[in-house]
Amino acid sequence: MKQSLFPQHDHDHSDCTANLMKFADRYCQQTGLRLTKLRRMVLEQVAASHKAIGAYQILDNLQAEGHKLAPISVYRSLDFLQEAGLIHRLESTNSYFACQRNFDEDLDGKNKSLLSRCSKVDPLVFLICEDCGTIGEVEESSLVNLINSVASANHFDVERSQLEIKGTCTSCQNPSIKKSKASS
Amino acid sequence: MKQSLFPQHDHDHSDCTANLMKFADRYCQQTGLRLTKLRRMVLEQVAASHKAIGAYQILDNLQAEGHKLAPISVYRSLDFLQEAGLIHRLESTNSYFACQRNFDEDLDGKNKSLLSRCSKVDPLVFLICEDCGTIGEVEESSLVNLINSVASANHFDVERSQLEIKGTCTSCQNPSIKKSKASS
DNA sequence: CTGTTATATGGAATAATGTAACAAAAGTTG
DNA sequence: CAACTTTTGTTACATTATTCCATATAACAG
Repeated sequence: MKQSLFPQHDHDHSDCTANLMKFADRYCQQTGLRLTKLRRMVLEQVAASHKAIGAYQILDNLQAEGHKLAPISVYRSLDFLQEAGLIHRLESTNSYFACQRNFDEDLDGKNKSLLSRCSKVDPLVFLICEDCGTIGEVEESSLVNLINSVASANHFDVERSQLEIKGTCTSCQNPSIKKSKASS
Repeated sequence: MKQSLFPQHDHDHSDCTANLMKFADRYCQQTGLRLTKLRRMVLEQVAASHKAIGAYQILDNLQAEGHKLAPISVYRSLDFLQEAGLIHRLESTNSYFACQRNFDEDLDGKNKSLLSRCSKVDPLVFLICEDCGTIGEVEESSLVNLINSVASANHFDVERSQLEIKGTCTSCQNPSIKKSKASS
């Protein structure tokens, strides 16, 4: 049984990171994508929380770890990771966060639907807490119908879409549970 | 009877501009908002087409008209216009376009629902043609249900949302009709 | 109308975000 | 190894947006 898709402040995030990295390694190996050292480091930065992180914050963090890097390198890695479907970009804040879907399920199944996930046309919904910065990601299949309906009514040929919803997450509605503020 | 909400390449845009400016004047007068000379000039730039325009393009255009302006002035006007609901911001391209809803209806009615339009919580859908840059804006009431459903399932308190759909508009699917490319 | 306050704009500098162009290094393949 | 493709490094620069402080204009009370 699953709890809310929206990550809680007090969850054990090391699991999330470990699962994501494990998945990324396997996913890239199976698809022939090259998760290089640089790309993996960038992914680790993005996966470090459920908040969105900016390219220059990633740059700063990696430089602080002693790596000599230019902005363009970070952007290139982010492009790769986004293309691979491992991370998403929040358009409204120029920042990136790790894809949160399916990891639990996929990890122990052999590789069911492994190659078909994280498609660009997935009807993704991002719930963005403006208080703590945490992001919840939901794949909402009914959104497809809505999009197709609007598009066909206007003879529009859809390539991709993104629904960003801003507001306040549960934990931030209950300030007693709150632990950390958005820091972007 | 109305044709497609998505603006066609061959429509008479002077009507759109005139209607929008007329509406803006009346709307601001009625609501007490101050549509100053600067703000009006910026709005005219944004309303000059159904494509999204960037802040620095507006700046260039106005400077070319002989106005001495700094970026910050344009941004301040854009903020005002957005707050007023007269323009929208495309998050994915850092650009702005004029709100396209309701003008025809409102202009000849006395002022029905004039003060309640362009609310931040309107379930707006933006159809963005990646070929010509034209933007179609639709208010899709069924989106409210979807958003509320996703939000309540995750105990999320919604403040506002935006759905950006990218693809190709009718005219650009029929290249024979095509007139101008996106220039952003 | 005058002084007071709030609101709007001007002006300079700079911050934050993102990319171009080309060279070097590392991986892939025959 | 040699030729090729892909990735990364390096430098410079382009684009987008904001901070800070001064000035100007509008709104309003007395």
